[in-house]
Amino acid sequence: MNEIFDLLFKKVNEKVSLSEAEQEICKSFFIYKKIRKRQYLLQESEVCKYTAFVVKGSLRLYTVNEKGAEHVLQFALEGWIIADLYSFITGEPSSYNIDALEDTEVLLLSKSAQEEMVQLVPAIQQYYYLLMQNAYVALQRRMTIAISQTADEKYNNLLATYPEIIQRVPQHMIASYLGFKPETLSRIRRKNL
Amino acid sequence: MNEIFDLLFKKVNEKVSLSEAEQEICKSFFIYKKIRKRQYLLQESEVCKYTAFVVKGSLRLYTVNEKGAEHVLQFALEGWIIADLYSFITGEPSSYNIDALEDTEVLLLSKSAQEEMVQLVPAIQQYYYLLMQNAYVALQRRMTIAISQTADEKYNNLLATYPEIIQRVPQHMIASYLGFKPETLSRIRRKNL
DNA sequence: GCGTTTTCTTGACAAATGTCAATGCTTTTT
DNA sequence: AAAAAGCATTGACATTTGTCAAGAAAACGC
Repeated sequence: MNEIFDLLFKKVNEKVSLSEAEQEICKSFFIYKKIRKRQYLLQESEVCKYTAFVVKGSLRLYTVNEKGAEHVLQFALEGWIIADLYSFITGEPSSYNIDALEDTEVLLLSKSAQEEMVQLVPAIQQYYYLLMQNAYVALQRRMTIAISQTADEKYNNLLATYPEIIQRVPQHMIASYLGFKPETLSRIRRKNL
Repeated sequence: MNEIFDLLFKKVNEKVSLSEAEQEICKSFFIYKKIRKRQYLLQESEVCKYTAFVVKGSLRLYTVNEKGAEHVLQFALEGWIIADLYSFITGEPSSYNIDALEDTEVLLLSKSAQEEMVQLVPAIQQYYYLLMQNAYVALQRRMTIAISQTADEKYNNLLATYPEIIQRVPQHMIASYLGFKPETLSRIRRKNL
């Protein structure tokens, strides 16, 4: 079962070059885990101890407010990484939840494991820096859309940028991710036929 | 005029430790620049060649859409860094503008200068990584607010988190930053007296 | 200081989005 | 296969936010 790491190193090698030996070292730091649909990877008030690289399946990061309303902050499909970075960095309890939208397989990496790995394989530090940069740029783009576009435009933008999310994620979660209500999304879809 | 670098190294030393010698090396890579109020640091369709550390004054990063409407994506006060990171990284023309809200002083750092500096002073790499992480976490928090709160809540949140922005930035820019119209902000302020 | 420009406020009205409730359709569970 | 739970759609109506236009206040430039 070594193809578990195939996608991970494919992604890593798009940004930096790792030798076979280095790859073997890295492998030892990850924890492979299967999660069933609807199962939590992180629950509010827990500390986020791991970042999760998605090997197969999909997950969401979301908050639940006082009134019980959920707000999806991020989705993660195959090849993406998901975590509450704030809690992961600071060690403080998370105010987010992460759960699986389908049966899912992830590679977990703790903070200490990442630090050791970076010591042994310095090139991987660069990978994480670039990853962080990309994540920031992508989030900045999403923020631009959030403050400047209508519900209709936001949806069509997502459709154009990440069609796979639209296909695989329930509509009420997509509405939540975009910042409006499921009924609004339903009406947008009807209008755009 | 060496106090130009005081704030920069104060910020850096909050995260990593640099010797006097290392600090001297770093200084040589920055370009000190004064900008008058309303002057551009970056204009749409130019490549963003520098990140700018704000020594004094304030700036904004914003887009202008087809209809001429401005949308402010970021403010930067003293001690903050501002740039269109996407253009900076990729070398592609920017779709953003940066201009000064007051007479402002900045320390510019080009991509190549940053790369050389990191070679000579490796600790600074760690600083930039942590900076990136913090920026991401802050933006994620802002995104959560953007998708889950009303105009009123967004404003009060900003007021609680960054009161200095509210004090120093014109209201119509704050409204733009929060994703609604100046008239709406005006009404929120009246109601909350 | 004085005129000019920019910014802020207000009101009346329009448009977008939210709320609530009912219904039918899927998917999951047993 | 039946029952239950979750999800999407729709309509009527409420609320929030945007638009436009006018005037007042503040900041700026000379």
